[in-house]
Amino acid sequence: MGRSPCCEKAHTNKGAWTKEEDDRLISYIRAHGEGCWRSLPKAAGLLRCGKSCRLRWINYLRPDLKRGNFTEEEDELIIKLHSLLGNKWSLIAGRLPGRTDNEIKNYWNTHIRRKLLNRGIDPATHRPLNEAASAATVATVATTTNISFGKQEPETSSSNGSVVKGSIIERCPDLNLELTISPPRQQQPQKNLCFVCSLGLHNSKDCSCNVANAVTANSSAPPASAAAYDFLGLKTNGVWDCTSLEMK
DNA sequence: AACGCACCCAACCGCTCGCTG
DNA sequence: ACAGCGAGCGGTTGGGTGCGT
Repeated sequence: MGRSPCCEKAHTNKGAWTKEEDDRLISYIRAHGEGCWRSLPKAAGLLRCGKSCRLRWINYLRPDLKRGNFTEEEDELIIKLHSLLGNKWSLIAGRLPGRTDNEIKNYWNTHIRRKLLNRGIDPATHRPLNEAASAATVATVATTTNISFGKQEPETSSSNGSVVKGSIIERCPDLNLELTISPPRQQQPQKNLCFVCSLGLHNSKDCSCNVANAVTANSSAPPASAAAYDFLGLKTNGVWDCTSLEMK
């Protein structure tokens, strides 16, 4: 069938953005907000493809971007998320505030891949490079972080249409990653969780934000705010709801 | 100083998805 | 049900930079 080009390529700039173009894009989005990228370049007086504008804004100009090096915690979280989600960079980025999918993708390809290879782990499969040790699982990754997850009983049947749990559980037997399809959840006020709590380890002695107390104090009837955070920091009622993998 | 190489990362490209008429 | 379109995603590319020789 073929698609019409997203813009008039003959009259668009390509390559690196100039300061002036950045300023135009920033001021336009400040005034009008994001959206309708196709018409934005013309409206903003930019000789750029809408796609290019979107990418520039999302990956470089957004005010909430966290510039600078990745922390060790971010490293490990990326590794862990990648072992579960694969190359779903946007989903991974959704769990790393201030980071973009492109940034994480680049960081993965340049730093983390090598880091895993140095650890003897295949970055693609998260299994030991020496497949003779294939009985060992992705848990290998967890052990490198000195974080242990509470054993949660994975369900063996999928009566509610949950998806792809099996393979993940096989690779991460100590994780409860049941996926369900459900209506969008209501946004809960976000607490400032320490990294340990963001991994769902509220009872850990390493918790520095005292969420653990709030959670355990009312353990007989878990309050909404204590409705368990899975290890990805996703709020959950014991099931992993992929709708909460909020996109950028 | 000059050159070559490796690395990094911003940007591009092509595809898929989801919405709309 | 289908086609067209815009938005978004992931893979790839290429220019810039740093480092070693």
